[in-house]
Amino acid sequence: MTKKQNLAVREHILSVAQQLIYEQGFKGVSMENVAVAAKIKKANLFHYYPTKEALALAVFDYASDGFKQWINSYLIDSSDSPLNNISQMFDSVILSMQESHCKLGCFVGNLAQELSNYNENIRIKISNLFSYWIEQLGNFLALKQTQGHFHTSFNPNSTAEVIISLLEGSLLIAKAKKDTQTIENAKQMALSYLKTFII
Amino acid sequence: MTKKQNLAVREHILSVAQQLIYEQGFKGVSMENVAVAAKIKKANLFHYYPTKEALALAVFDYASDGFKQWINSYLIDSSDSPLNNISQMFDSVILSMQESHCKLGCFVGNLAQELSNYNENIRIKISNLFSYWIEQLGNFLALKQTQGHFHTSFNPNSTAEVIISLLEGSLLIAKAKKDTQTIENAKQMALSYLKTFII
DNA sequence: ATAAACTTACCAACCGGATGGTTATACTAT
DNA sequence: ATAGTATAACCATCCGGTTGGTAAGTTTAT
Repeated sequence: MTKKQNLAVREHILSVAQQLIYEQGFKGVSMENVAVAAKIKKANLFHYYPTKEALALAVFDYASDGFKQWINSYLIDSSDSPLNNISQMFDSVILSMQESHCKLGCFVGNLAQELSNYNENIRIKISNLFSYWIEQLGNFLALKQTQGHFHTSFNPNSTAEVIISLLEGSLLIAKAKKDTQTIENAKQMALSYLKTFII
Repeated sequence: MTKKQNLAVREHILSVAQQLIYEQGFKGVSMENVAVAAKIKKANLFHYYPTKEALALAVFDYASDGFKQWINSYLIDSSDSPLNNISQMFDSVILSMQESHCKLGCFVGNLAQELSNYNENIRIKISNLFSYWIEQLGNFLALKQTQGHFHTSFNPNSTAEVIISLLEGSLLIAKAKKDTQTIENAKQMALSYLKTFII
């Protein structure tokens, strides 16, 4: 009954495809590129993922999981100032940008720009992932409000959204300028903005 | 006479190509697409712009001119609060996003994401245009500092950069969510941040 | 237990269409 | 006459996707 499938190969394909799409965009990567990088034959790739869209959707889900873990790893409740969490989130982005020589940026942000307007299925997934990020960060800020770190004079979700906008926008400019200083500036603004609500 | 006509055709091509690239991205538009939309033959298009890259560079310069005008139209020195200028800049973006049903976004931002990492010539042009934008907005903020609207406790250029990051990031998320509320939130943050420096 | 039947994994060769780009040739205004 | 403009036809390459077939692993019937 249970049809055993080669999950290891599927995951290998997703991992390779994610990296390529991350580097060169969805339209910049062909199925042949993926097959070669994954060291399988193209027809075999089509055996696992019958269309390029199917692969893209699978890659996005695969990347989403990792991304959600990354998000939550910076939203751990502790006795430290909540500003530390935000600060560390920005630092993590700055570090990964430096490691890639400002080439990669944000996987979700990249696809949002390229595909929001091209494939509705992926657009919805991207939108949901942004919503998840906003919600998780919003919940964290709300928690810190109830714990008395912040005044109740700001809306946690709007604030979360705005911090994420700032991060994504600074990533975009950093990519164009090939300089992470922009992200550093964004971090300072986010912290300084949040400080105005700190008790 | 012939030279004038020549320029008219070139400009027509640039205008058409800009619109297509704006809507579908550089990689999403073929030379054939441009030729058909401009109602000329493909070989004729190649006569005017010998490579796709040459066309892209020309389109970018063409769009840059319009973009710079747009920038400066919101940085007019007046007796009003400088917050009005920023507010109107965001409103203009919100309006144009609504008009395009959240499809277009920012021409520079779109290309920055797609091409920063693909074509170094264009990346430099994009980087310069961002720098121009930051500098113009920075100069405006600096002027308002010397006019006594702001404390001298912030760096005009960093602040300008951060406002632009916020705008670009919120545009990205608005595009994915197909909802301009994100830009509205970003505007409120930018204004509320600037208010902390208002005298 | 084992052979047949079925499912999954793999692969070389191929297909139609699109792409960026070219060539050869003709028209047209000075 | 000739330089600039226009156009049809063409080309090599790449793209997403298919075909037809083999090998390997599982399930089922005897």
